[in-house]
Amino acid sequence: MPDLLEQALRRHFGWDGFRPGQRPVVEALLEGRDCLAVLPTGAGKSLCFQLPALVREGLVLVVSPLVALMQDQVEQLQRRGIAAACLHGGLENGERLQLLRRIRERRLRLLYLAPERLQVESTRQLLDDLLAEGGLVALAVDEAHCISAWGHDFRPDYRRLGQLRRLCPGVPLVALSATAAPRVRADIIRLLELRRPLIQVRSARRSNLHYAMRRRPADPLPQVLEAISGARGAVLVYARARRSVEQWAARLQAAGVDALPYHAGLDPGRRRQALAHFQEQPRPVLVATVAFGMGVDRPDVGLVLHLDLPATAEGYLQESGRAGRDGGPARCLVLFDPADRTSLGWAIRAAGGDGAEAGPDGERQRLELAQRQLRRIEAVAEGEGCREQALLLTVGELVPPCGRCDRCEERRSGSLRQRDWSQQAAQLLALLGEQRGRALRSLVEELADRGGRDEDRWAWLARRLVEEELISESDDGAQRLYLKPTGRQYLREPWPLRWAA
DNA sequence: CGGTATATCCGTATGGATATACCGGTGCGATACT
Repeated sequence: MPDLLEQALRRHFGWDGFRPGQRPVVEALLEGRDCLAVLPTGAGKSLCFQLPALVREGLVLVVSPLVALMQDQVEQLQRRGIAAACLHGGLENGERLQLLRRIRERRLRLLYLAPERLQVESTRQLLDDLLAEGGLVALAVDEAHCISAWGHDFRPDYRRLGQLRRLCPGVPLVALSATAAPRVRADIIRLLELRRPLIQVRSARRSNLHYAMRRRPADPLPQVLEAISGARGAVLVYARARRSVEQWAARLQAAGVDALPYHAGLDPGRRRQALAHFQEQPRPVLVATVAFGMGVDRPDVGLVLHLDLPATAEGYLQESGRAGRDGGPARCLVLFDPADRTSLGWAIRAAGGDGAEAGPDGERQRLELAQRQLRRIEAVAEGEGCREQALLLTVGELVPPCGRCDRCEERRSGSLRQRDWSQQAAQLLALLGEQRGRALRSLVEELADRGGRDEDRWAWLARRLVEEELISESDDGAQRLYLKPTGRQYLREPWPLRWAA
């Protein structure tokens, strides 16, 4: 079995071995077990569900959010000689019938479709037939964080994907995403009705990204131009509103920058053109709304610049994560203004009023969640600690300071005159994290919610760790903390964190 | 909330100030219509 997988990997994809995180998922699927895979960008997520289709010579059904994304993946697979197709509303009748015939004759390995397709009766029928013939190897939900992000109101059929599990009870189901906080992971597992899934989570750290967040001056054009001119390869500029996308694209063009706008209000022709421009030019700048990005895979993006504070840290990690996929150095810069909060807060309230589908309770919860997410990213922007550490904390990950971001640089150069509590705290927490304690995870959630000064946050954490008995105080009354040697890991050196009683 | 487009008034300048209304992100599929 092991050799068989690597052989297939080499034969179909030309890779010498699995990348971290892939193999357990592939094996679990082949054993018929559900999976949740949270693997960072570039880790080769798609392979996790593509390989089983080839090894078993059956069909894998892939739920994907965008038609363009499906077509992209299908094209890549076809270039490798793998029989893949997508089923969507844009197909001609003849094309559709031909596709259905290929499926019936078992000549297809991967079939991509949007979640909305599953509500169509003919698709249900197709699923039933496949199931009866035993030709279905696995089900995959790609970009599974959409369940959480879009399922509430924007694309409600994402919430109905749990039907997959009921329609195909014996077929393993895998959900994949690049960023999914514990809350999102729980959402995915619950809504997809995954049964005792294998959960494969790899760190979202990106050792080649340099994060920086700065107050936005009245007119940030000079800063924007400076950042763009210093960037290698392609540049992505995110703005919140379509209008501001248009304006910035025009301003940059006027300044001699090779910039194009991109948002969902453009006609399809101009959208395609902008995308091609971004993918083909040597140093293109794309000014875009959140419409742009998913599935776009240019490796040498040297700068991702945000002109407003992003609404959520998770969204920001998705967008900034498009930088430096080739592993080369890349910058992620946010220009923010405290006033961004008011307009964002308003937009959140308005969105809450729209989809009154889940009832007043669910709506209130959603509102609170959105506001909490806003507070979290504000804490990252206004905070004095490492950016990467603070960002990853919001997705439930504890890492030491990155040593590269603006805050880490300031601290090194001495311009930020503050004791770095977070360094020690993170080291300790990384050790604690190995124990995967539920108490610790909820502490981390709480920590991410706390704004205020770094020093206060970490002092709070230390106090709570003692209360939760995850660490204990020393006996000598020197206000030192020791990790309780109850788990596999423990800290031998004292952890000299002090706090006011 | 805050910005921006449109409307209104002013009272004789073909513009300029002020008031008011409106909008703000993401896409699938199906349907109606040209």
